[in-house]
Amino acid sequence: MNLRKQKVAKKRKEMFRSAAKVVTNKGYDRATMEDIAAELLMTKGALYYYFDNKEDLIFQCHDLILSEALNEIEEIASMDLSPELKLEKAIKTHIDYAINEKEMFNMILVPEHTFVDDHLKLILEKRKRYTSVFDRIIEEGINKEDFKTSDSKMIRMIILGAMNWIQTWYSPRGGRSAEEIAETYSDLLLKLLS
Amino acid sequence: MNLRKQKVAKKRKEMFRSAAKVVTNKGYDRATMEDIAAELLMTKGALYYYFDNKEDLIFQCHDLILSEALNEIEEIASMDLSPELKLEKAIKTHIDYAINEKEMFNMILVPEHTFVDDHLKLILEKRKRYTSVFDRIIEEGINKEDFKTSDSKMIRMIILGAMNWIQTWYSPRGGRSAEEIAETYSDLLLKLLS
Amino acid sequence: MNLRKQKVAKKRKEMFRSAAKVVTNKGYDRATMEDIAAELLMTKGALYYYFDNKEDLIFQCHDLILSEALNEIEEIASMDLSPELKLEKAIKTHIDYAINEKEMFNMILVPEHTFVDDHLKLILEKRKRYTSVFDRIIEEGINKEDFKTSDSKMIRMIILGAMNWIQTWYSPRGGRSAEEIAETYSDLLLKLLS
Amino acid sequence: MNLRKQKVAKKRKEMFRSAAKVVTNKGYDRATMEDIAAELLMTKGALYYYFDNKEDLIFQCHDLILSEALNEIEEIASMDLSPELKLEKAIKTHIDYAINEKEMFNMILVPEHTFVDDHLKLILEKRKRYTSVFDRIIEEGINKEDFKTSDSKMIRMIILGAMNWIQTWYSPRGGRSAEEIAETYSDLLLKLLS
DNA sequence: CATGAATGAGGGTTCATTCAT
DNA sequence: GATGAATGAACCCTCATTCAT
Repeated sequence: MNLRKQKVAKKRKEMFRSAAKVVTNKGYDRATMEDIAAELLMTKGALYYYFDNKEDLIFQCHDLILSEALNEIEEIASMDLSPELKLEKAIKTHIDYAINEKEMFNMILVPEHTFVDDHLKLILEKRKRYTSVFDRIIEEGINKEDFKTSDSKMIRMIILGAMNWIQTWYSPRGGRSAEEIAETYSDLLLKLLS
Repeated sequence: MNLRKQKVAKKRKEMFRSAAKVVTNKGYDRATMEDIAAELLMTKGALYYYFDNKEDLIFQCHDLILSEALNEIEEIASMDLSPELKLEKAIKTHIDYAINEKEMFNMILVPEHTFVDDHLKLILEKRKRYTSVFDRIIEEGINKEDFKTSDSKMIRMIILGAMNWIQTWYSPRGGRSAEEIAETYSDLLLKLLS
Repeated sequence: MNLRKQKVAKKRKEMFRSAAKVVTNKGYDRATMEDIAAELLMTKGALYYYFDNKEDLIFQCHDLILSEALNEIEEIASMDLSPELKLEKAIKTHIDYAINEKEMFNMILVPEHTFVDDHLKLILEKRKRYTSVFDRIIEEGINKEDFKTSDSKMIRMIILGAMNWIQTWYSPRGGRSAEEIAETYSDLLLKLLS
Repeated sequence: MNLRKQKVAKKRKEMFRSAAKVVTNKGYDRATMEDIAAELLMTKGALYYYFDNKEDLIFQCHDLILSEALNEIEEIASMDLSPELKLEKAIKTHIDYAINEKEMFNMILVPEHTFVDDHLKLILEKRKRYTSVFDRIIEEGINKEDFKTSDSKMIRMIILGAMNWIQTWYSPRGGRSAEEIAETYSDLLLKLLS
């Protein structure tokens, strides 16, 4: 049934969100399957119908958000825009995730403390693909002489570091909206390339 | 005995280092007291001779490195230098910690996942003092019209975020020395203020 | 399910009995959760499905037997009987518990060695209610001039002390049945009031 | 050295008293060697110079008080007095211990929760000797037809139970002095034999 | 599909005991 | 004689996981 599959897919997304919420609040190890189930008004046992085990649940969760973000960022990279505009768009998209998907985003920041072996490897590869998109955009700008820098990796790491830090201090009740922050950051960070 | 006290103090530092190492590698929750003890060629029980419990051990560890860094950074802020030079020095010092005290540094990045209640409060207060030193230097530069920016907090957060991210990618076997990185970062980050 | 609840209630009673047995034999501190679980042919972990922790298990156990005995004794006090007959009945009931619920009874004798704070307070309050029933009966007898004594509290404490000591020496293989003992005790103890 | 031995003996008595104090307050299992040492302003290790181990310490403590009480009670039994006066004296002596050596006394009430095997056997034998002194006095009274009862054991157990219960409620800040209590108890308990 | 119940492995912590100094 | 330090066994408790119903 297509309808059924859609329903299941929707349910899984709900589960991801709840899982992310709990994991972000408590950390992976302190978040129990019971906590996650309770957030979903389910019993612990029911989760095992949908997922093999805790790591599997969180891994899929992790993978989903990463894949989504990767898609968006790759789409931006392939647009017919100037490197500067691409980078601006990429920065704003990243910050949008950092703020508006705070829970998911927060959860994936340090995968080394959650996963080992294969899962970790898969996650790290996808992250590498993600960061390499930024590298490509920056190098494109360097080639076109839009950007002036001798060290694209360093710049990329500054940019990502600065953005990933946002979720440690951002609060919706703070004085700045997500858009303002994205605007300010992209303005400032692009300065690094001029 | 003063000699005895010195010995104990030295031993405690060793313990801090080992604890930080294990916690950084595995995360607070996965690092067992046994792991930490093994790293020190001790038994688990011996740790409890020196510390009340796991949280106490890690908290003291946490507090030590934070206090040290705070002292250094405050000393820089009180020097008789131009804001630009102060900021440069502060950035280089911070990066020096991030790289050369990687284990300690890494451990303290997200205290929310380790501590709760009083310990967390104490840590967060000290962190606030740390970040406010950066704010002061930046504002000093703005007042002297050495720096051009309308939003010192934002700049500070970009700077700290960029620096704190270093430990996620730095490796001593990478192509760049700690000094090079510090140099590059301070050059680039100061651009944000020009 | 009402049926399920009944089952659970029954199981809990079983657990109380086993817990009391082990605690009486070994004392609270030496009785391990594993001991109690083994007595029930369960694993340790299963106990934690029903009770929050060891103290909780023993407290509930404690509270149950105390409440039951209190109910019986209060019922006797409210009967339409002479104080003498009431006291006789109360004594016999108490001794019946002391002997036939030896394990439960024994466990609750010195709550100070088991509980602290709130739990202890609750237990002590209920015990006070229990002893005050005896006081009421005795005072009723004094008022009706059935009993001759100037110090009802002292009498009550002698009576309770004498009865509570039974479980230190009673053995089902001894020469006296529970009924004989109860008979003898009530005869003798009532002498104190004549 | 006789002087030295005396000193040591005195020290040991001090230790017994401290140990009894701690054990009475916390119970045998909750009283740690450290607690006892702290009470004596010693370190834990030093206790092991005087005693083989915890059980040994408490056993000796136990044995001392029991032997003392036994001596006193046996002396009374061998006096040239009427059984009635002997029993009165014995009761008063026992109550004096119960109240004025509350800590020691309390500790020895339920040896089954402290000792096992040989130590327990020794204690129980000495207790048997103690109770048999009461039996002897009562039987003497029966033979001389001073006392009227058919069941001396039962009487003895009532008497001892009543007296041993005193320490659960006695407080120096209560309204009755030790002497008053002893007086009242001996009056009342002797009634059981008339 | 979902639940209640149970398991078992593992971690934090305590503490009697030992021992070099 | 005494101390600081260390050990190791045992205990309470948690929780991912399983499974009968």
